Amino acid sequence: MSEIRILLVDDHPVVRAGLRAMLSGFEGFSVVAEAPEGAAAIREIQRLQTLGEPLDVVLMDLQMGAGMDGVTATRAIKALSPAPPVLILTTYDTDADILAAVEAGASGYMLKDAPPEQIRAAVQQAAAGQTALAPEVAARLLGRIRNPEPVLSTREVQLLELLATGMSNKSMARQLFISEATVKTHLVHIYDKLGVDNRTAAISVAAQRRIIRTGG
Amino acid sequence: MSEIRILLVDDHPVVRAGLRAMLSGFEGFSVVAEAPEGAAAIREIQRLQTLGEPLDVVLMDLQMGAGMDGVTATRAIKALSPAPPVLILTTYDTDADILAAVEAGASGYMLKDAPPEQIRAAVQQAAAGQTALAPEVAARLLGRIRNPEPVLSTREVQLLELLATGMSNKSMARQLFISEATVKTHLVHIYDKLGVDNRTAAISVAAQRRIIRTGG
DNA sequence: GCCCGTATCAACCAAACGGTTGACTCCAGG
DNA sequence: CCTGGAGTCAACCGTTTGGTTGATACGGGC
Repeated sequence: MSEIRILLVDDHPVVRAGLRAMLSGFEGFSVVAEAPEGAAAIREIQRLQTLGEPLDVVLMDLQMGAGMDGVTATRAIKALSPAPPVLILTTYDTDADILAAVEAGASGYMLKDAPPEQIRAAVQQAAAGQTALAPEVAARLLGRIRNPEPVLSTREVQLLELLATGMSNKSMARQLFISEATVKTHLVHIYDKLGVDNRTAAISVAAQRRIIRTGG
Repeated sequence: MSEIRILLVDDHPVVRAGLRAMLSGFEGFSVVAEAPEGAAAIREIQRLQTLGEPLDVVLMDLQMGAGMDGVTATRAIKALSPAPPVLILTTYDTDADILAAVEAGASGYMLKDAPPEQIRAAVQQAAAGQTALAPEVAARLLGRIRNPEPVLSTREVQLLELLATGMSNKSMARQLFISEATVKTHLVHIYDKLGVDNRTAAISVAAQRRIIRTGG
């Protein structure tokens, strides 16, 4: 069996070095290119294709400090022809991240704190055209199918976003051209679905589940 | 000059491998031990000391998946005798994280996405007993001095962090062993300094200014 | 020694929020 | 056609929060 040729995409030099060291230590693995963010990754893929050099799998981080993020990059890569398999390797395993990655065409989702052997197996599977989910991720997806978490409506997410900017009920009512009563109704539904009982906790939970994004 | 002997503390095998590879590539650097979290780190230090093997610097992550977190570990390490310098190497550069680390006795604060050369220099400085701040961190602190933005006290930042988890005044009072009256006083000061007039807005502004970290 | 910032607490009142009940419309799906 | 979810609104009431005033205590700095 021939060598598995890998492109690393991660904005942290330390992580790239770690993956390079770890993968190079495995028999039959070879890191042939690296990129700090999505746009550079696409350039690397095209460069390799132009040179006729094969590429078997892209190892992609989701969170990039600057430049094109991992989900966008994955979508762009899957639009190429031929499109190499993209294996997501990231720090967080939130529903939103996982679903976005799968929707973008990723063929696997691994966590950075996984033991080396798990990462090795996932890369091998991805290179072979199979899907590879981290055990934690697989368990979460199965649990979600069995026990679907309540989904916020678009209006509720909208409220939540305004809420996170620190607006009062009155302000949100004005902003959305609805009455304070309606705002309160929505809030009650939101608290209900998130399992909390006040606005501050709602923002906390929503941020943790990455339903909304807070901060810079 | 003799070799700089390093202990790595990080819960991600990938990151440890990266740091090991990166540091081993530099002349005069040697990773002599590793630990996935704080308690194991302290055991490693004591083991080295028992064997009479020197240790010049501890490279410490702040966020650990399980076990003793980085701030607690740093505090514990600085209570040892002799206490090796602790250089924080983490992903986030929020005020809360930085202040907690410095307060715990860290002699430096670097970011994981820093270029290798910067990390090399910081480790060297820390090993030499000097302090080493990442340029981004240093710039933030300097900018704060030039721009006399109201500075939150440590107690106020502490409160803000609890606030961001969705706790009520009563809960925060219990948590911090103070009265609700004191909590309210602190909150008023916080609102004042952040230019807001309620808790939700305070969290929003604090997250944007990276005074605290929300989510994940 | 005095001042100022930090931290602590109490009492009070007004305003905002949280929770409930009930009701109306619209629209998609069985 | 009827049911159910989403979205809208009103009225009520108890609790929490926000704002103020005033007070004590401790430390560092001029």
